[in-house]
Amino acid sequence: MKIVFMGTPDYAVKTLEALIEKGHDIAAVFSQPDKPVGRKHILTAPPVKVCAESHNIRVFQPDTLKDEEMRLKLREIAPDVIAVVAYGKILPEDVLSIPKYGCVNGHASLLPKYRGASPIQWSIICGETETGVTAMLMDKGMDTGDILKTVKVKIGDEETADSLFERLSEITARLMVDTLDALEKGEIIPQKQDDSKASYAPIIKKEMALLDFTKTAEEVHNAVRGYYSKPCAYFFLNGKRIKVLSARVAGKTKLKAGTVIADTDALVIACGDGDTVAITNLQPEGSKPMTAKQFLCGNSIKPGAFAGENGE
RNA sequence: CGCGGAGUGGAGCAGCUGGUAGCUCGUCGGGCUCAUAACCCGAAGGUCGUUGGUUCAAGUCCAGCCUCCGCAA
Repeated sequence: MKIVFMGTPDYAVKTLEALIEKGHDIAAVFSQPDKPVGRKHILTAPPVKVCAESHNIRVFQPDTLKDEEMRLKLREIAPDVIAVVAYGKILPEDVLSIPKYGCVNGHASLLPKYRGASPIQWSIICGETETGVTAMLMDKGMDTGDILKTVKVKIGDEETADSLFERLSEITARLMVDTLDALEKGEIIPQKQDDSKASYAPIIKKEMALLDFTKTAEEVHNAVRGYYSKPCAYFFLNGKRIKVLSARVAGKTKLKAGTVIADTDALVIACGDGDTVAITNLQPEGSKPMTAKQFLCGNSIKPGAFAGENGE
């Protein structure tokens, strides 16, 4: 098939590669514009662009698809299908109707659950034990299009967003290849989504990753996993921001939620349900990642220390 | 020149107003113990990132450079 691929981050690269390997005609790749990255603001090309260029595929990086120019360009290319994975831009309605088979999006959740920008993180944060990838025919709404194909995946107890990203990116690649295949053969009957079961996974903001120890230890643990490694869950201790890289649910306590206790090899914090979380790996602001034990070597925890902005 | 933190024995940190370095952990040896990640005693181990400057004297002050990190993008 003649395909236009739209995607931006690492996550989407696997799918692009799979489509190329499958022998599809990738007529063009759309990706977000290069952006300044890092402390030195080095202009960096998105991974999908890098991949496309290494395969000598032409890349477009428009600021918006709403321009007449891009629309004309797409009509001129006249793809059979537009495959979209984590592109990061809304496709205008009149673009959706350009390809013969429509626009197929690989979404990292079992739709209609977790529609939106960050389904992977939210599925973990919400404590799901199962998620998946959905191939869907894009329509005007936000991840509301008809479902083409689905793959279910178990979420491990200690799974992080990072590891789930990794796994789902490969599954998405396979799903996309299979879906396009089936679509071309006319083997798919698109299924309407049950809107009454829809839920949303809004884009993750840094402030959301501030741990709330009045929640249950389980919820805190889920947050730590779900926000890892970007933006990464954090809290404040003695006015310093501390990222929590890993934690586990620990034993019971009668201490007030947020109280910090120094264990031999973990930083234990009381939670809202009388349980505790044991932080095992962390990264204080300005420092490198370290184990809780290392942290405790250099930072003594006073009795009654509290996890909060002012350490109160 | 976006803002800020940091480079000190294997690890994490302290070292304020300058006079050759200390804490916790680890390591090694010994002891206690049925036993131990617990406890006690002892030991090893540091060119204090780098270059230059100030000074009788610098980890400690000044300037430059290198590296790492947090925030912001």
